[in-house]
Amino acid sequence: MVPAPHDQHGDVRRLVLDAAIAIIESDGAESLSMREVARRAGVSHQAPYHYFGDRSGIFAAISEEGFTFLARAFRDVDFSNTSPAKAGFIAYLSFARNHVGHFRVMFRQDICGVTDNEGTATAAESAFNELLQMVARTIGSSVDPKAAHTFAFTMWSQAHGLATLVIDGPLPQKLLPGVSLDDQIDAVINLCSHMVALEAAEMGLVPSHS
Amino acid sequence: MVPAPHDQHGDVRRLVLDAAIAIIESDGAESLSMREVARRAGVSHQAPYHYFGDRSGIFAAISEEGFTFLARAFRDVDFSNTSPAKAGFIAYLSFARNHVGHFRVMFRQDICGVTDNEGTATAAESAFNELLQMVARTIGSSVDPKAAHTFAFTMWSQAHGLATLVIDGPLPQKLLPGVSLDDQIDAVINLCSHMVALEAAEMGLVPSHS
DNA sequence: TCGTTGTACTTGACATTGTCAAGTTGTACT
DNA sequence: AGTACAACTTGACAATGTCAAGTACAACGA
Repeated sequence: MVPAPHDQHGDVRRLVLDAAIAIIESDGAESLSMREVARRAGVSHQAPYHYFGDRSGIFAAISEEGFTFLARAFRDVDFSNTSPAKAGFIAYLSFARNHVGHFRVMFRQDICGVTDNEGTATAAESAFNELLQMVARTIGSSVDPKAAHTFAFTMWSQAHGLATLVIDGPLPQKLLPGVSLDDQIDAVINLCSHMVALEAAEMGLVPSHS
Repeated sequence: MVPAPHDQHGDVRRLVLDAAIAIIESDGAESLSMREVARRAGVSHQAPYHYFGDRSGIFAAISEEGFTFLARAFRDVDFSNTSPAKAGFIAYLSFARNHVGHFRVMFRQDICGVTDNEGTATAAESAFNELLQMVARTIGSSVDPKAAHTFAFTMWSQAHGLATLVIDGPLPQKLLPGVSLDDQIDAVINLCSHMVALEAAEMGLVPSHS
């Protein structure tokens, strides 16, 4: 194969990464083949190894990017119109649905341990910290860390479960006739947000949204 | 290889299935190799194909068994001591943690579509119906089906998200020091159940547990 | 009793995969 | 000019999923 000249440094790395993300998005993480990635990026079958070491190295890189995106999505949430909880749920779901390739990899310790790669670990850390801040906005920052953590895990579970069931699970096949997937997701998010608000109210906290 | 005589009909099929489940439980679904399965079951590398057709056939069979187990777990729940919601959460979590091999496959449309296999589809259907009944026990059976469905998806998301984050996700690495995984799971389940109860109460329903 | 049919496997072969090893090419610095 | 290093490349190998073609044996009708 004739080595194609690339415009700038890092071009190939980005090409490889995007090819991998596209494959995962359309066929799932197991169908990711190093050689197919290389083929789509238009490079030799060993070029990906140069940048990522091995197959799990690619997953780690995608995971890192995903957590970075997620942290930013949390940070950029606009809290002016909705409750922090609802805004958080919406942000999580739209991140997951807009970055299926990343999402399918990020939470899979089996194919890409968060602890394996330093960059992935710190990116995940920062996303989790954003989540904790979101929780603080919902239940206040005066509650003890143990309760705050439990609240964070609970909201995370809700959002994550919904996203997972929508993207890889059988939820879209269980819809009532006449209810679109988008509408059903909205309804679930509304119910979740409402329950969170009730809980926060019962904890003696004033809801912080207008 | 000398063909080993087997005790009874279906022996090999079971052996193959159990070997596959064990591999998935310890190494994840992607690391499942047909030939490794055959090796562990002590048969030729083509024996699994005789029973399951191809790799995804094994996943479908595991998925079907998983949904059957889950439906039974729901059916066998003891509602006498706790609220239906909490009992459901506990049942879901203990199913997932006791059948990791099944759980890792059941909700993955990408490696084993529920619709691909008839048996899997009906097993999944029956598990979902049990879930709907559980919801009916929580919010009553008089609410309209749309709201009931939304409630079911919500509780399913909560339970599923928690299970997923615990089994394959990074949740165990985010625990506060001094809090065990089991305790944290209990705390999240208690919070979820409490929020569900608050919601049900606000909907004007008497909680049905003692 | 003989052939047929079917099930439950087996061995053999092939393209494809992940990955190790060993080039090759160009650029930057001494 | 020489050296070092990054950014790739080609080549090889064992292992994998799967197709094709056996083999062994039980059941069954003629």
